[in-house]
Amino acid sequence: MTKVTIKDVARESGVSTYTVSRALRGLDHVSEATRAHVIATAHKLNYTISRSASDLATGSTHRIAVLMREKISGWFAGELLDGLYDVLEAEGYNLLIYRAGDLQERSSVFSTLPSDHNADALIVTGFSPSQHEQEMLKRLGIPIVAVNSSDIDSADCSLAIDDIQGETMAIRYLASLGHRRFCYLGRLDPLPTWGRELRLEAYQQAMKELNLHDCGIFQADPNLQGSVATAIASMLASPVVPTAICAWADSHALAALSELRRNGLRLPDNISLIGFDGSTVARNLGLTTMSQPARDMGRKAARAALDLLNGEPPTERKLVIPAQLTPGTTTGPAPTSKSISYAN
Amino acid sequence: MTKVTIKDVARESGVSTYTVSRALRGLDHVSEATRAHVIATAHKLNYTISRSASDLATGSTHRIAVLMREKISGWFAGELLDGLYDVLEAEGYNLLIYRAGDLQERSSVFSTLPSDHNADALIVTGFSPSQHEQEMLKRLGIPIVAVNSSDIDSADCSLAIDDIQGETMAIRYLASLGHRRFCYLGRLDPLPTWGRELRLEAYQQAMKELNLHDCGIFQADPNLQGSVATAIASMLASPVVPTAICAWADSHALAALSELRRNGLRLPDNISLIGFDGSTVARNLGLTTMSQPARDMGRKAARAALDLLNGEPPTERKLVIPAQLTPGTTTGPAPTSKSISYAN
DNA sequence: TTGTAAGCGTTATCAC
DNA sequence: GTGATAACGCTTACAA
Repeated sequence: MTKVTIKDVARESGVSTYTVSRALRGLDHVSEATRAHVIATAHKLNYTISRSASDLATGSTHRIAVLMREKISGWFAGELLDGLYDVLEAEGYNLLIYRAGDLQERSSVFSTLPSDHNADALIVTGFSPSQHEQEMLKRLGIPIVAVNSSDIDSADCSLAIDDIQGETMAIRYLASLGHRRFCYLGRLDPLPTWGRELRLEAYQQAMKELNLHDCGIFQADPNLQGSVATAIASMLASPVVPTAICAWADSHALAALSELRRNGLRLPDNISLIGFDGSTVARNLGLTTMSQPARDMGRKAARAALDLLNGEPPTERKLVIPAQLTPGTTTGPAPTSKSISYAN
Repeated sequence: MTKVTIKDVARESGVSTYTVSRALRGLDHVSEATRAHVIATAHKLNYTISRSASDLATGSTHRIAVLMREKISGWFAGELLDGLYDVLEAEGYNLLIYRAGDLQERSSVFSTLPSDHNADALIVTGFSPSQHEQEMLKRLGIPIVAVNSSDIDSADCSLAIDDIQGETMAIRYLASLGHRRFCYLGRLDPLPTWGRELRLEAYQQAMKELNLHDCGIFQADPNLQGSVATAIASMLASPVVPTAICAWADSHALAALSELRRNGLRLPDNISLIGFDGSTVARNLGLTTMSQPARDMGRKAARAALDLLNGEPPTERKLVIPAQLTPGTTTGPAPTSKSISYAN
């Protein structure tokens, strides 16, 4: 089964390669009769275009790369990919995946990316490249769109959930329900180089501004056995036990939820819990959370990338999207001092 | 910033393109002195290889495509992608994503796939291509690896979780806990053309063989508002109320879990629930489930694809992987007739 | 060890 | 409306 090329189709249908090319791509300057004939013979010969050759000739790869932090799996990443695909597919672009899993993979991906000239645009998501990494990105010479990546100057366009507004809103909501003692369940990172923890910063800021009591910052990784259990235990052992827990993400919140119940606490009677993401599971389980429109963000990011490719300036160079409060059954009025056995 | 090519590097470093090519790719027949020199000038000129040109010349794209059913998001898909990436990245291959979202997207992807000659191998996951679609896959002329796709003959290699063993084991486990009345919470599909529901078939088979009572098959889609609630309500309204629920996947099980609690049922005291997948959330929430090693399956699939590309026959043409029972807190001894208020 | 030149399969620029 | 023919940037026999 030797490769059938455009020449074969040209010879077989008695026209030139030029005509075949234009006929097959539906361009003008081809009579309908020849077009039909060409299409027929192409089909007969089971001809398929060679993307490599076409790419080389046009200079465009019709591919857009996404570079993700940590994992490809996870609610946000998945939804983002679906959103990207939604618009890229329709425009004839393919989705290429890169991952900066850990520090090693991260340095490796940044060094191969340039020598891998492989996509027309790059979408970076979930972390902030270092100064050095931003240099490398710029060297790529392709449009760069940042999604949920704080402080990224090298991006031609950035798009992010409003972590500060979201976290502040979560706390305001809980405060209005009477909560005064809070704690934060954050992510456990190998190194702080992945970016600023805006949600945590907003949490701390809100504690001050609203004159609330911060019972502590606890860190955990739901993928690590026992990690959340440890965090919850420390939380319950603190001198002042919180009546409300703000989790960095739904994944953390859900693990905490189970752990709290295991400790005999009932939600929201004894304690309130709020997540961040608005993932499907969270919604199904009734977790109160700050939702981000991940799939839609993917669509927007893809459009921005395409705009940049077409030389059009993106509609907005820096888009900040508000998080939405999605009430569930894990938040409620703060317990009175005697209704919670641990506090006094 | 005009494109810098291999010729520029050759001219600048005073050697031929041949030497540049070999030097940069670390091949033999280049003196270390020239190599160093070439590498230096390449770096100085900020030269990056053109993948399109290289692909065209070599005939290999160094890209492997994954075709997923329905969504890119979701636990299994995400873990699979991570697993694929784990091995492909190390071998210098890129991951390309395709999606057969709904029937329309599915027909579109199958028709563009061939005219899109774009990857060296294809991994199909989550559904069974129709006869016609299998023809198209074969026409691609590239190795095909099937993951969790029942009855796919066109695949050169297939890899799947043992749905039958898994579901049977789940039921045996529950039966040994004293459960006699079961029901199944399955997925709601637009059309049955996505493939056989092996888990459901195994469920029905087990009901017969173990002489258990099937209280009914209920279908739901956790992404649809109220869908699971409706299913659970019907379930509770059935003439004979089950004491054990087998869910098609963890996502279904978790939604059901919340819904059961909302209806005042306590697990496992009043009713038992088992999922399928072994997703992170499920583990964190203590859901009893049948786990599949999704990430590892991704790695295996990638290896199989690479083996096929290298002309080696895959280690196993048809690999069936057993699901593992992961006990949680949602299953327990069957309630005695008086402990469950609905049954009698 | 290194250079020359012929592909690889398209697309694009001319002519006609 | 259609046909030669020259890019596109790399790899790789074949020579030197």
